[in-house]
Amino acid sequence: MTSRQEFIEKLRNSSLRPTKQRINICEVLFNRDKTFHFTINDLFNLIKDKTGEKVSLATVYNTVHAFHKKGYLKEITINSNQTYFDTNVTDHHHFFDVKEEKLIDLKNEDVGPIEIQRSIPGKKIKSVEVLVKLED
Amino acid sequence: MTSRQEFIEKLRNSSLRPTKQRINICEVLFNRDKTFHFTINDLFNLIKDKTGEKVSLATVYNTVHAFHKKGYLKEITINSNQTYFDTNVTDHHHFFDVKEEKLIDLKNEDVGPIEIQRSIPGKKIKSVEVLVKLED
DNA sequence: TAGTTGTTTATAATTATTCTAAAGAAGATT
DNA sequence: AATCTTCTTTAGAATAATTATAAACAACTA
Ligand SMILES: [Mn+2]
Ligand SMILES: [Mn+2]
Ligand SMILES: [Zn+2]
Ligand SMILES: [Zn+2]
Repeated sequence: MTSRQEFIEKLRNSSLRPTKQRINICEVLFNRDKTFHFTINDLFNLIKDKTGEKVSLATVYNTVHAFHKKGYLKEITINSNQTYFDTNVTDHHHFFDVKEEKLIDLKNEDVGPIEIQRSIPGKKIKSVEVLVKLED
Repeated sequence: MTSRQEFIEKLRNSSLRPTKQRINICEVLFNRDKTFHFTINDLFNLIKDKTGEKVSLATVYNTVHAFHKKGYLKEITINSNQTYFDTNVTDHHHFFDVKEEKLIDLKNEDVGPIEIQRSIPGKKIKSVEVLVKLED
């Protein structure tokens, strides 16, 4: 159970005022035990369902992007027409169930260390991500 | 140097009639030494530049999708608003230069074998892809 | 409380992609 | 080669995710 105070802190850290709408967004995003993988549309609908209050799509986009920028959300690379986000901001990899269009966390120890044996002059590695696509 | 006959064969294999437009598309796609990573828009512009003839965007989309379906092109997972394709259809990984928005092939031996130590009941692995993002 | 600054929202704009349907080209049949 | 059928091309419309706009509104500050 995450407290309202923590939401307000996260919002303040992201240079956002703690409004009713944003607290509702936080309620859906952060008040959970397990990692939450979602699209903006998922989130938009869940806010209505879980809090009974509607938040405009623009506010959902804006707030998610602010949290992403601050590092409270991770953006996931998927071959799809939609952008996914993840409340698990640690470095980790994913399964992607192509049929269900669902992401599943893969712990780093489930993949093992990945050594990139090649470098590009003038560039440094920002991230190394593995995506494992699943089929039936 | 790839011959016109090979283009026609690829088209026929993809259940496409060898039209002037499609041959032009093949010219840009397959008449090259090195791997070609592109977006539909890249390709659309290159056709005009290289052949002097314009092909409609719809035809570019349709032809690329037919080649992708047939396995003559690979679709690349990138966190971006655009879909990338690759003339290298073998299993391989990528660098993505975030600033330049360019893909670079990573040979499998540059990454090493990846063992996924976890399975999901009822699902099997379709692909394992590594994306290494580069920054300056 | 009043003033300032930041926020929400409906709606419009943008952009990549797909769809549509009419005109044209390719392949088959004579 | 002329004709017929089927597939293709194309401009433009439709769709869908995302971003921008700007007026009404709420949070914060003095
Ligand atoms: Mn973002
Ligand atoms: Mn495709
Ligand atoms: Zn995750
Ligand atoms: Zn490649």
